[in-house]
Amino acid sequence: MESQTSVDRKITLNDIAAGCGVSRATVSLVLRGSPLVNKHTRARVEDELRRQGYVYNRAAANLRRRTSSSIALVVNELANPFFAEFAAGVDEALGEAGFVTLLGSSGESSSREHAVLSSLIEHGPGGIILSPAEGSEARAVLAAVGARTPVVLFNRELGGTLPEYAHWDRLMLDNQRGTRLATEHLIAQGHRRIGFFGGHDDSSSSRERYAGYEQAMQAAGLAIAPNWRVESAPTRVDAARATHALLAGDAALTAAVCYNDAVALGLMLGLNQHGRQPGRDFAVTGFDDIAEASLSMPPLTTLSTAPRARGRQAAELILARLQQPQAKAGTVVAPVELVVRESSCPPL
Amino acid sequence: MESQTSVDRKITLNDIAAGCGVSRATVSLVLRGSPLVNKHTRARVEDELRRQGYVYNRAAANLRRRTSSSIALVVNELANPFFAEFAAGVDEALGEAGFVTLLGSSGESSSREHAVLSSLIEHGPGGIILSPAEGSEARAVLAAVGARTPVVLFNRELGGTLPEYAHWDRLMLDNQRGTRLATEHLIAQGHRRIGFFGGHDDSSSSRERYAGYEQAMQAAGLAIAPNWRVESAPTRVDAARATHALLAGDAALTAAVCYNDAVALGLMLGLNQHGRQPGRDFAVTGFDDIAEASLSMPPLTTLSTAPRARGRQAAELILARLQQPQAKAGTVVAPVELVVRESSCPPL
DNA sequence: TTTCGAATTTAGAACGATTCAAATCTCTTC
DNA sequence: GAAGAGATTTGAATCGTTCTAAATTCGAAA
Repeated sequence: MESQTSVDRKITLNDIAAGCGVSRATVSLVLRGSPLVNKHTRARVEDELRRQGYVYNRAAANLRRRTSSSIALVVNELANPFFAEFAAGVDEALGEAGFVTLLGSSGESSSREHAVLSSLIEHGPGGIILSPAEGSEARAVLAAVGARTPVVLFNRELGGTLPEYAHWDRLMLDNQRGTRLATEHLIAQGHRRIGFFGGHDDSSSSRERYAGYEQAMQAAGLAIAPNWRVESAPTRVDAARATHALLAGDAALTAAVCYNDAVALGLMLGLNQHGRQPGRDFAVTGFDDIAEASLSMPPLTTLSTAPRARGRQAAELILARLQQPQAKAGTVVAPVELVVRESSCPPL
Repeated sequence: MESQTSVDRKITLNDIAAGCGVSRATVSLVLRGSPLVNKHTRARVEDELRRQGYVYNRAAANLRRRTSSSIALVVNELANPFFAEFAAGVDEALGEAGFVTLLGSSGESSSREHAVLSSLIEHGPGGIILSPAEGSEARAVLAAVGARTPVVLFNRELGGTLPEYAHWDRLMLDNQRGTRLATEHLIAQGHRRIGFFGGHDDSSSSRERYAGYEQAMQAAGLAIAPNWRVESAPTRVDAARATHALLAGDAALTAAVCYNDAVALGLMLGLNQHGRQPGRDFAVTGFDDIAEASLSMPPLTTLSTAPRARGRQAAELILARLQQPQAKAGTVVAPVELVVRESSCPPL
């Protein structure tokens, strides 16, 4: 009794039904494990399913049931280890719940984000997990995804405001507390002239992280010179490029709190190129604790955000929202933890 | 003329048709830019589409047309930067072609791989890009995905053999040449006692990489002692753990060719723990050239595989296969390039 | 005014599942 | 052996599109 590996035509419920002399409806009941069908019939149908190599067509079922079994995940850049871990966590948790992940990537461009969202939404995801690109606007995102599909925002706020009827949940990191801890640590090490490096101020996470730095500086009675703030794209290369501006702005800086780890690693690269030694004559802190942070030279002091756990959490939020579409939207702030390594040396 | 943001019911072709007094068929033609419809009618329909905030239901269209607009991507571990870059490349290229990526992750377990494939296939992807887990068998994968969905294998071969009718393309790295180059480089540096570290021999890539090492050693007239080969899972942690076995096997080894960068980084960690200094008294090479390779201490000599470009290439292969389902299956071997950094020091 | 062909539009049957209400089958029980 | 109650099974409509074949409209030529 060889199994039928029909290369030509797709096997449907009709084939199975015909194959064992029951109705399509019965086969459907068997598939979904309904207690209604007779034990004996069930066995016969299951044999036939196996014999013909049936595969369930979830799209057809979703169409009829007006449900969805997918969730879209849109991140800025998958190659950033922070987002890679996050995505891995999302996918893991969604998979366990029987959902599949539709992937999209915005490359930090709000126009690409719009295009990606518009395309993904046509595939009818049950919900969307979105880590907004820099400068992404609430109205634009709403226009792309419509009001029917729930959204969980991760990591950043959108610009502008959302109409009331859009119940969008948020999963944010405790950005401000994070950079405050990092700054306090640097101050405790003896630094006084501390810059804030990288990120763009049109992203909310960047503003929040700056606020934490500012708060710690103020609390310690330290004034911040305007040129201690240098922006850059949140990538290693652009941070390395921008290093010059930081050093040129005030050559007497002894430390910098960085927007994230990618930026911090770029800054360390840039410092080396300028003949400075990060971890010896210049202290650096990051944000995210990506895997590379512990391997860099010197190992990077940073804030651990457990991105994989955050991914799982985002998945759980969107799944919960699917259960309770009308529940009030909530914001979860995930804690961060300071991980002290050697890049945050005391001043010489 | 405010736009209708109907939160309650999904807008369908019928709504649009009714809204501007044409038939459903006409609206469908407009949507797909058919030249059949009258200019004037088209404009009227397009206005109505906008006004009602219509979103296309690709699932329904795919059902009717018996087509698919998604490709499944199954990797071992998304958090591995090599695969993250690969996935980013795949998603990029698929997106440009109007396809969406269905993500799946096997965690190097062939049973999870089977489960993930079985689940993904129900969503009806047009094709599958699979980077097999260690020990994954051709028959098992075929059973999960069936013979109707084309597959592109990346990076590793499957165990066992595939029936003829399954036209599966392959995208492989030039593994053997890669480790041969690395080994030759170490020999040129003056090393004679060189081990091969990490990976499991039930993965084809591991066997091929070992073969390249063996080939170079033989060509140089160097015998290989059996305990110069130590296996480990292809992860940093397991490699660090296995370091002991390598050093205990032969304390006089002066260099090791590693299965991949993750393993090499783990080995460097392990060496440090054993009081050895990678890049000074022990030479190490990796494979993949992940972003961390250039940042590790010391920077890692490795083989660049351009994973993002490989991702794009895999996407192109599967898209080409969709055009030509009956074409003969092919194997593409992507070149690799030796990147010499400081971890491959000469012997002391 | 008729007629013919080209240009437009449309009715209705798919696609592969689910779902209800209704039909049928099987037992008990009287 | 008929009735009634469960237990099973099923026909037909439906989800939101596409597509074929046929219907309709239109304008120009006869």
